[in-house]
Amino acid sequence: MNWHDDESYITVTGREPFRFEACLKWLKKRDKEIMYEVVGECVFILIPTEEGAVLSGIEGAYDGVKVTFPLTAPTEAGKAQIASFVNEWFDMDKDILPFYQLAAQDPVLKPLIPEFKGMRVVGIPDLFEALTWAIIGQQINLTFAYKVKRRFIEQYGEHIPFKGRRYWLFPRPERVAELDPAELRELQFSMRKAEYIIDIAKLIRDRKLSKEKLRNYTPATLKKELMSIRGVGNWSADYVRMKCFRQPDAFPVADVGLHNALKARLGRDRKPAVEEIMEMAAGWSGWEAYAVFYLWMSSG
DNA sequence: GGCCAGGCTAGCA
DNA sequence: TGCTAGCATGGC
Repeated sequence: MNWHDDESYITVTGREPFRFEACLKWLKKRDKEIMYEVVGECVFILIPTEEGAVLSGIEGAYDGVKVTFPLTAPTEAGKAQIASFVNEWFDMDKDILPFYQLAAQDPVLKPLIPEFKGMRVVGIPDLFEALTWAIIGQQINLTFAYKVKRRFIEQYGEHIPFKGRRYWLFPRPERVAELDPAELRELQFSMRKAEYIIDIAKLIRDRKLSKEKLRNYTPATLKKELMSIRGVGNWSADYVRMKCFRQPDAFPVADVGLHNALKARLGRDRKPAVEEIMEMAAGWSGWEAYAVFYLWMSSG
């Protein structure tokens, strides 16, 4: 990771080609998201550090981003943690040139590259948040999923107000582990999802599950490990590998958003079957996550 | 009003 | 190993 301390702000540099403006397009598209707020060309988010949560404003810089601190300035150590979060959120260290090389040979992906060049898979660095969001999003439409997520965060998260808006920290596993499924039912979680999420919170609270433990697993082992968690199937495991562990070969092939994007790009009147998608994706090998993300971005 | 939604589990053959 | 009912409700 490459970052620099400029006293009142920090800069984090991405590996070329990196363009924050392209990532910002994605952030703006998720306008029902509650964990961050886009104001103009700047995204504000509460970033957890060991010295507490720090409200941070992130905007584009020459070959990376500039991060300012509108409320309280973090210490040197805090800045390092914030730089690390930002670097991870935007997958800034990844060398994505191989993806562009294979995309140039691919009829589906090729048209997307000029439009979104420099865009990274925008991630979910926190494992509990990534798993919870994957489970909330299963088999319900995204509009409703965002409503449920909002209720969950407003009920059990903490926030800091700034300029008439609230900036949230995702509910901590220790808090969620204490809940009764009935409490989440009131927020319109299904009973199953309530159980899954509370169980995962307990696993994390009891140190049986952590990002640090899983971080160095091979892709296949990580997927197997994630799928051993109740409520996490094929799609969710790949979604979390993609958004939290940044493994570019993660391929949530059953994803309805992917199906709809392909239908639109191919001009079909129905969604392609999974088998057909697998054939189409033969050339995406190793970069399926980026292919999926660029396709998500291209539609809807 | 009916089909679909960023699927998963458990039960069955 | 492969198939499917049931989940649970909102969105459009």
